[in-house]
Amino acid sequence: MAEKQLKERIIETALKLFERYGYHGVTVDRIVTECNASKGGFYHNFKSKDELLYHIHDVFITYVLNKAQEAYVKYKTPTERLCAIIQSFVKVFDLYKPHITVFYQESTYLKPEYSEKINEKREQFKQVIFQVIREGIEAGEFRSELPVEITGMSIIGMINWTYKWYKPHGSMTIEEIAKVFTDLILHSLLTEQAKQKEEISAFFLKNFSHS
Amino acid sequence: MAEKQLKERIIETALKLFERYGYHGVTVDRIVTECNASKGGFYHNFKSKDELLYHIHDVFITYVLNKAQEAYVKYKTPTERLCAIIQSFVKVFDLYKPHITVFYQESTYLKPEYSEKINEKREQFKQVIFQVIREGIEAGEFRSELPVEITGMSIIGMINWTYKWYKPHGSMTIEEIAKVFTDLILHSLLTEQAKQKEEISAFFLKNFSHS
DNA sequence: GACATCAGACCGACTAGTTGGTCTGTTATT
DNA sequence: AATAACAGACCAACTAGTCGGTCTGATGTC
Repeated sequence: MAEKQLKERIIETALKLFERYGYHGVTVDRIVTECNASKGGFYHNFKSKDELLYHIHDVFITYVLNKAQEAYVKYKTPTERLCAIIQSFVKVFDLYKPHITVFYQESTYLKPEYSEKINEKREQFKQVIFQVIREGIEAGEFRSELPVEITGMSIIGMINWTYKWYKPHGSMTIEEIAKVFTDLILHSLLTEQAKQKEEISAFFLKNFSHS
Repeated sequence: MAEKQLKERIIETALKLFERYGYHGVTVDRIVTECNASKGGFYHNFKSKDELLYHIHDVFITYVLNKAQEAYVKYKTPTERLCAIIQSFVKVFDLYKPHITVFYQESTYLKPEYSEKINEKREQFKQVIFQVIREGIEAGEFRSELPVEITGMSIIGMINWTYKWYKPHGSMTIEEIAKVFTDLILHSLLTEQAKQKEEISAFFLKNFSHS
């Protein structure tokens, strides 16, 4: 099939419009007009405008959560895990920028039934991060004076905020940005011993040096 | 005057409602009902619902920008300036949590005439931060390999994100949270020499140690 | 000090426009 | 022929904003 499916076209168009004008700044009429569809076509594919919003949320959070869990399983030390999660998380901005914008701007407007499901996955994602930090402290790789939750939310916030300013095709690639983030975060978490330790600093330098 | 002025009551009520239900989730009718006012009273005080939204934005960004500029003037070294800005910025969350939530959630819906004014101040605020980082690098206090803009946006993002999870009257005071942020940021910015240097590390320890 | 005048704060029924969602009909597909 | 995919006119509900009117208090005048 050469033509894209209607559902896909609707989602793409909605995403583009929501990102720019906000969920409430875009009417269903506008979405269907802009992708050469109709009200009927829209409501054949979605139960409601809310369901479309949910769908967008779900695609993104599901992806991010999976990536984080994969990274957790793939690596074994807290530092490596953290780096891998950061890297994959940041890279999502190239793939899902519009999703992310909608996710963080419009989640207020999700109907309770939907937001419950989304929040569950969101919570799981946070827990993966907290877990890594906790293990890092226990292993002596991360500074023990750091409170896990706040540190975790700092990292998440720092990365999430990217959606407010990141422009794909800008002067810096997403990989370069990811490196800066990793560098900043490792500098603030690692203990002096960990920075010295061979294997950790080797991993650190190999992947994230500026030289 | 024992009774609060209507305009103030409207703003407070709107803030509370917007924070919870979002700008589009709250009707003018609901605002006026909830604060025992009327449509007439509302439109006597505001040209439009949009103007109310603008007003909320402006109060917050004006305050934050002033605080940052004050901090810049008051201190002389980049490290001190940065710490002071972070501290005052984070503390705003106790004062203006609802404003901030509205600011970051609903700015999409500001009419162009309004958003232009807001963005100007927003840009100024960013520039203060960038400036401090730039000066810190030049002075040898901050690591020279850090790109100014990204580092600045990391700091801003990390702090801003607080609005998503901070609960006043929670288990940690805003001052404690501010200290953690400062600690994380200084660890990621300061050069090894700066960490050693007496006056800087003294300032660092005096204000932000965990002991 | 009593009264007329007036301005500004506030009220609330009403309107005009908008928007999500429905319903009936048409077209493609197997 | 039967079903799924889609079209588009239509509807009902909602909501920002309006407009004529009321109430209160200040000011000036005799």
